[in-house]
Amino acid sequence: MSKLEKRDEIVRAALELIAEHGFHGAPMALIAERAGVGAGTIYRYFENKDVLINEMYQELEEKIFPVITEGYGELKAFRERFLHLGTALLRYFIQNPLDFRYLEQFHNSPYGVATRRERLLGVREGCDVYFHLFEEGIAQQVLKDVPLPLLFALSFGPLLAAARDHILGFIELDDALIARTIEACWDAVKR
Amino acid sequence: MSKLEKRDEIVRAALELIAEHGFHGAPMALIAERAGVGAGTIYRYFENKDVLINEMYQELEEKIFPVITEGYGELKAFRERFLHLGTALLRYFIQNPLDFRYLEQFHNSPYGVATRRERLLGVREGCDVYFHLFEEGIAQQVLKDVPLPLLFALSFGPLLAAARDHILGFIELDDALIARTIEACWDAVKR
Amino acid sequence: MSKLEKRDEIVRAALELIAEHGFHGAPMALIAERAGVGAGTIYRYFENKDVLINEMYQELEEKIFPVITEGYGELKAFRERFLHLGTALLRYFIQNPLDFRYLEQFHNSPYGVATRRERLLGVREGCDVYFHLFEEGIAQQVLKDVPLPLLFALSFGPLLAAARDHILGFIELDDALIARTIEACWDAVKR
Amino acid sequence: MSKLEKRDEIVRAALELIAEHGFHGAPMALIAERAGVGAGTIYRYFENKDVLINEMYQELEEKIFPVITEGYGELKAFRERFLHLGTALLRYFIQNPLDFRYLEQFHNSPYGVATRRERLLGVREGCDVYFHLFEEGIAQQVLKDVPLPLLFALSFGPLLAAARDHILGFIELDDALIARTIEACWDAVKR
DNA sequence: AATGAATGAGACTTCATTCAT
DNA sequence: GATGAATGAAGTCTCATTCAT
Repeated sequence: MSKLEKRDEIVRAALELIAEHGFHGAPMALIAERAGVGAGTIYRYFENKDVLINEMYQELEEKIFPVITEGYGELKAFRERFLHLGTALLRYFIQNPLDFRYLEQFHNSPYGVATRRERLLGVREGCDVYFHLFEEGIAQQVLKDVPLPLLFALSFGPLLAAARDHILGFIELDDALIARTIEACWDAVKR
Repeated sequence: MSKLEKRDEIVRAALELIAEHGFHGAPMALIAERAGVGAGTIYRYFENKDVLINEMYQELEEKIFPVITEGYGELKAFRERFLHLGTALLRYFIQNPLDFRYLEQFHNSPYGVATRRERLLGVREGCDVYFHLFEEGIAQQVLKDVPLPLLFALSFGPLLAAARDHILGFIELDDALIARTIEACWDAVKR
Repeated sequence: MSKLEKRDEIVRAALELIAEHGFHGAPMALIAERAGVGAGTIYRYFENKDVLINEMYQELEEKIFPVITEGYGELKAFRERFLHLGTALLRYFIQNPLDFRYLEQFHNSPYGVATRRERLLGVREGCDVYFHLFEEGIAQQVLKDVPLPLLFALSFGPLLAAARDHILGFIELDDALIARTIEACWDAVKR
Repeated sequence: MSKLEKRDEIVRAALELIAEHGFHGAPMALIAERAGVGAGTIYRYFENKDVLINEMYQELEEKIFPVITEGYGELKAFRERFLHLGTALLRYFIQNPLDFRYLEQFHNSPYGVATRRERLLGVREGCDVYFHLFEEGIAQQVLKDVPLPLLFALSFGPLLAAARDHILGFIELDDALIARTIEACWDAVKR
């Protein structure tokens, strides 16, 4: 196993365990075992558990951003752009349930609190895109005239709830339902 | 302190600690201290920590239900009933931030997983009310024709996200904004 | 075992292990085992290992002071008082070799550094007695006119070295030799 | 870097770290880093950490001996010879505080115990010189008639204590004070 | 010969739970 | 019934040492 592969294995094992059992259910020894490395090895790649958890979060953000913004720049109409981002994000979560569960664990934990104070929604770069989009929407009087954070809540709230329900098996979101979900989000924020 | 008071003190102390610091930051010894009882005493009222946590959840549900359904029965129009429930729930969370934080901690933890499998949204009896309301809405073709769980996601998702942002201090939800928030939820689910 | 006895057993076990094998050779688990208590029990009496080590030091100081100052107040002549303190201290170390070894371990470790900055010699209250004695000696021109700390070095240096050699078995300090040792210390500091 | 230089760098790095932070604060990885070699490389020069520590001690002894005996052979008078050795040794410690700190760390640790059993004072070859000097002194009835080890304690005890206090900054030993210190040592041992 | 990544034993500490008082 | 001191399993992290490159 190469150095890079080892790091990846650690992150993969940690992602799995944390996504499935929470931070509590992911002791370093178990992460090491699942990654196929010694317990001490993790500390060659991450200073401590907190750093591991936070770096994993950063990496997820950086991984998600390009995926949801692919093809975004070419779109003109406001509504289309909104739908594009929402659809891409929901699709990403559905296709990467572990990533989604991890993000939820992170947000709902002391780890995520500091991060959350700075960034409203947890997908930072994507957040910036949304930020600009929403400001434009308010200016153009396309979106409801409410505080920006509320717009975030109105669009991400249902999206994340839907993703969660799909991943937990309560609903089966196919392409059609994904589209309808995002349209509902649009209904919630549009003027 | 009577037996009942003692139990209440334990629950109150646990709620405070868990809401503010998560399950991690609420060791039994600290709960006992804050409740003004001995550590062993907790185990006379709750078999173990898991039971305490789950019973607290049950109690919260039972506490919330009558609050949000007060005056509900007299309403006729579908939209009004939807708005009533949403407004009451959001108001409750804003006025009882500890309860809200606790529910969030619970949902986002292994404790909440099992519970969640059975009940879709975390407010069980309220859930039943919503359940009937939504089924009626679908039948009357007032609501979007999507799976029931998705309707839940579309209405509770934004509501909970808004409550969270208010409690964390990102927005200040006054009566006007509360109304607009719930109306946005309505926009999301209405046909 | 009563609460006080338990604390004493912990201190006794720690003293033994640290005196014989240094801080390194005294893991908390071993201290607990030798004290006949559970590993976690130590933490009910001492916040952590550092606190244990420092409190033990404090206690030793407080234990030694009354012993070496017993009968001290009645003495008049300067030389007699010096000899009294020195003899009593050396006797104490010889009779309590574990205490002596512990003090040496403590002084020669990061633990002792901070303490040492404040107090020159490690026997604080005894130190005060010595402090006054030495200042008087300088004022009366009985002692060599050198900086106070050097006087301490000249009297405690040989005393501690002799105690160490006795405890390690290199010499056998009987009453006669103890007397001659302390007289030699006197020769070193007297004008 | 040649083989010899590499070894020297390792010893130098270890000396620095151990003198300043004790054996605790000198992990092999850090020694290697400061020496500019790989961690594994140390083990090509020293079987393990214990061996490194003990060999360093040997080397220090061998380094100190010629320094303190320089010009010693030409002296005739007993007192002069005693003062010469003491002054040279104290000077050496003051000019090489790392060496001094290392020796103290070594003596006050399990590492030093075994060594100490064999040699009385820690400066082996110098020890021999002292050994002969002291035996001569006893025979000539110039020194106090006490066991040899006690003579060592009486002369090295204050010397080392003074050196320590100087290095820790409690006193400032200039040439005059060095002379007076050694004379005080002489007072302690002379008949 | 040199490296330094990997290892895992072992250190300190926390905390849910028990049980003698 | 209530207590809270005691417990020890389990968690995080360090570091001397090895070994494939």
